[in-house]
Amino acid sequence: MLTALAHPHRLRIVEAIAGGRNYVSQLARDLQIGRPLLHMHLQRLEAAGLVRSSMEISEDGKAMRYVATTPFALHLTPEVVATAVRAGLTTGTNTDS
Amino acid sequence: MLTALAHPHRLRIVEAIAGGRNYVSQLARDLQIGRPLLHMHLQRLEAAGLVRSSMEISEDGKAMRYVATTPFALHLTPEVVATAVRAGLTTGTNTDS
DNA sequence: ACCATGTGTCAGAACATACTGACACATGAC
DNA sequence: GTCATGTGTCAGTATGTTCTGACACATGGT
Repeated sequence: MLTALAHPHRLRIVEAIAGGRNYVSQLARDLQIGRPLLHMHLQRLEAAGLVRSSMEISEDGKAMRYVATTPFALHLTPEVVATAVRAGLTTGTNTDS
Repeated sequence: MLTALAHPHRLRIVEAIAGGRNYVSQLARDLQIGRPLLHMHLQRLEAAGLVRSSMEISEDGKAMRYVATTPFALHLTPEVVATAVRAGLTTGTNTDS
């Protein structure tokens, strides 16, 4: 989950949709990155539970995937890290709601 | 700074010294990893300001590097990420206290 | 002198991740 | 039909990170 945010592009993605949702192709244009690349980063973010996406049919019939941030909040301190490690939360298991 | 914590070994290192400082060779034994490897991870953590280290001369004359955590605290939310990105804090500049 | 302990550093292999350029499919407008 | 828009996925390459196995140096004890 920390690895999900450990990349400039992914941070910029969060920044880009923090103010409101957007759809993939437009987002790719805004961020000046290729769509396949954005697609991959979105997968990582979504797998970590940091963003959510939903397919919708626009007025002109196009299928569009809208992406938005989830209201995540993480208080990061040495003690929190220690507890998380001891609880085995770093081994991939994702406890999403 | 997030990239510094984005690795299992580094999280385990923080966990291992959260309860109290320790010196490098002992830490390497505790964590079951090679000393050069630990050395590199410590460099990354220290560069990010998450741990601090100091050289000391032990009673029997050996030079020993003790490493301890710094009391870092980071409230991680979408808005914080957005602000950090807009402020350009993801481009390497470290704003330590 | 030799061994066990501590320190640091380097080069190259091994691994993981990120990135690019195709490709395929669908829809509405011209 | 062709074009512009949207979607997704795949294979291969580039890049970056992680890891290992030497090496060098110092100190105290046997």
